[in-house]
Amino acid sequence: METMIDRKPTDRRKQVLEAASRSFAAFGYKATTMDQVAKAAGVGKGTIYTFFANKEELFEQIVKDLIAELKAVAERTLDPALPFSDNLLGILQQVLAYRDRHGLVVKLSQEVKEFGTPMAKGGLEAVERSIVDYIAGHVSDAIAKGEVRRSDPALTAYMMLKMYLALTAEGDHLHEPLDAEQVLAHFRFYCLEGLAVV
Amino acid sequence: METMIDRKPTDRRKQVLEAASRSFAAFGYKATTMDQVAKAAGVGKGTIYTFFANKEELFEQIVKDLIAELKAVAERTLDPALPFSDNLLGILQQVLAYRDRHGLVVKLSQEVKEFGTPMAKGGLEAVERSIVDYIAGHVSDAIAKGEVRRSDPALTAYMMLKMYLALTAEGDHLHEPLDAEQVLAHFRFYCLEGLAVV
Amino acid sequence: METMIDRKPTDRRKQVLEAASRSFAAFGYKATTMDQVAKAAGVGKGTIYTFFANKEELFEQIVKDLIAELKAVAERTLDPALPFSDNLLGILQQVLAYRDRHGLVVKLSQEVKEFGTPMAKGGLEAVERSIVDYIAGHVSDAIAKGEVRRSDPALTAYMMLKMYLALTAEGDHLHEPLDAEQVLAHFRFYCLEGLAVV
Amino acid sequence: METMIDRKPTDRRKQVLEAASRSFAAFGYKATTMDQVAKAAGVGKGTIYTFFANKEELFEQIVKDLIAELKAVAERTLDPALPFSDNLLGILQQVLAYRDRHGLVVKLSQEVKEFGTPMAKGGLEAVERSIVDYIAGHVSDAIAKGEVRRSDPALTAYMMLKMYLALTAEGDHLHEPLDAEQVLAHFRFYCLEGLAVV
DNA sequence: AATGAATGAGTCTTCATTCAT
DNA sequence: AATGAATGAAGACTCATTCAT
Repeated sequence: METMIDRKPTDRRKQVLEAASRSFAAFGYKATTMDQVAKAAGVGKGTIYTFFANKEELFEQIVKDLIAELKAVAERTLDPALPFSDNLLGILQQVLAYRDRHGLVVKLSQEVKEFGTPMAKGGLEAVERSIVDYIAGHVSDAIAKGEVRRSDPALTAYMMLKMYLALTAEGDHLHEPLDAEQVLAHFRFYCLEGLAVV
Repeated sequence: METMIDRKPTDRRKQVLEAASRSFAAFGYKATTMDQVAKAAGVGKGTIYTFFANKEELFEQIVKDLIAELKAVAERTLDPALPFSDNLLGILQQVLAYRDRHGLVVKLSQEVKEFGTPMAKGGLEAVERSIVDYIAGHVSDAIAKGEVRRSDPALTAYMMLKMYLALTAEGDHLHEPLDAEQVLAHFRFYCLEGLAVV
Repeated sequence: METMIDRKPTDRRKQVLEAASRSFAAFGYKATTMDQVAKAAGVGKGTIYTFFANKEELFEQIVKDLIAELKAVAERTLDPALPFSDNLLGILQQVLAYRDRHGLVVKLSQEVKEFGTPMAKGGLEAVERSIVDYIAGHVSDAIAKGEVRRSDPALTAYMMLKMYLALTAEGDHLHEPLDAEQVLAHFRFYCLEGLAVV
Repeated sequence: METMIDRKPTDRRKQVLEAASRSFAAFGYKATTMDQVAKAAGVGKGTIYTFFANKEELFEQIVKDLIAELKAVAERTLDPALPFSDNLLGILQQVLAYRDRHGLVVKLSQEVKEFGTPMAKGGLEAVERSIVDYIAGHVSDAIAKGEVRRSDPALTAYMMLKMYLALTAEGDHLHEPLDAEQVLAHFRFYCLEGLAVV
């Protein structure tokens, strides 16, 4: 009688993660209820708690997975033979392909300082810090190679992330959603070239 | 004997606004409880409701005040005789002076997309939209005068705001807090000049 | 400078009683707020508390006054020379003239069992009991004189009150509001004559 | 070991309805707190909300059930072959059998006009209107058949209900509680025969 | 004496978490 | 192992009452 549905047992964990990911992205952390997640995942509410001790842990797992995935994408794309800006834009291009899947989560993690005490203050910044550290390493190299102007690599990496997030943000209706190509072009314009007339 | 406390009776509304402002900035909208605000303001819970019909209205008032204040600062500082970048940096400089008072709120309003149905959908974006519109107008002028490179004024204004907020953000411990002078210098560097070696 | 309003100081207590009376009748006990009463009476909220220790006491006073007023009306109208049914209808006629002023309160006192523990359980029934006792006395006499059929005077009095209240009730939209004359006619029909075909 | 408690899981909804019914009858709508109901029903407060969206809906359900039950009783008892007064008294007799179970609720619905805006204005009168309409239909027939004196059927039905409620009321300690037989006898006396000596 | 701003106990309602099945 | 009915702590909001002016 289980044959009718016939899901491999290990499916359930992934289903939960994906449903939760979508919910967090769409409604935010607090506004997402465990009922919602269970319903969306097509599992019982109790099932979630067999995988994750609580809501917070579920959220953290999503964030952790995201970091790993982003790193993997970056590593896969990076070509040491190419100049920094090519690599940077190349990676952005790859990441943008995933935008539908986790772009919103990136945005969420950026936007949500919205957490009670339980959700450890800096906990969320794990994502950003991890990304920034990663980029900063490459910025350092690029500076050393004279490929970009001299600057604080950490701060520059941070500004890059913010600009990327600003351009890809779909939530605020402050600007039209940009397609991948536009994001790349504008990123190059604002981040690399600058506004000043030469 | 009253001299120790000695608050003008009309203080209370302001006390509430300031305590709420701090709380919203520190914990976000949802995570801020009215009890908290009352305690922080040193007033009874009911007192808040004599001034504001509900939590949402309290929040909106803070946002509204902020917009007004920012506009006032900008108008006061703007000198049509000066070139765009000077005005831009001048205004930033002025606004930065207020950072302690409401910088956090700016950040909050940017970060909190975290609202259920009650908090009118785009309602919060009022702040950003208002600021962006304002800047966009001046960007337009600057482009017309050839003071900056040709670009979509709205998008450029939006990116400027995001960069400014990124640099002044104190919440994320992703970079050391910068003092006013540093913010200005970095803003010039990242926003106007760009990273690319010339 | 007080001359502009120029109310005799003793006015205030009566103003409060009347405003409260109207409010209780219109909205019920719980749904009537002290703010409402104060506003309607044109006095400060605190003023109410100089006359009445609390909301309950205010209500009780209204009830007490009402009883007294009803008794006075009855006494004034009663003519021992007339037969019972004439007196009964005569008194009803008098009381009906006051309907605008306190008819609603009578109804309220009947309808509102709606009281927390504070409002002593049977406390409200004071009105009804007082009225019933009064009528019962006269029913007794009437029975003794053979003017009405033999019955339990208390129960008959009680039923009379209920019928009267049912006919004068304006709150339920179960029947069209009846004018004084109609009330009298119907009271005679239902209470004295009965439905049965003879 | 479970035998002592041994409740079928589905019991809970009914437990809540019954506890609420008792509480509403005893204390009224406003004075009944959800905590009280939960405690009285022996369930958690949240449990109530799994069955009823809110307090108002809980109340409405009780009222609705009551109407349905009363109608069912009436239909079951009605015998078109019998004269009106027999049917009327027969139905009363049946309804009286229910008195112990929810007679108080009937009374409540009659007494509580005590509702702010939330509780839909005439919403509560649904019970009475429903009952009155039902009786009125039968009164019409009875008049047509010459079984009772000519009168406005709606008003007569309304008066009958009020008299019935007055006689069965247990809340007011204005008269001794009557047993079923007494209620019937008195109803016949006051409603059908009238007080006047023939 | 009169006021009304201030108060906080008490309400309804939500939702993360548990546990019997 | 999976479930979802049950729970109660916590939050927004109301309003009778107090008290400084």
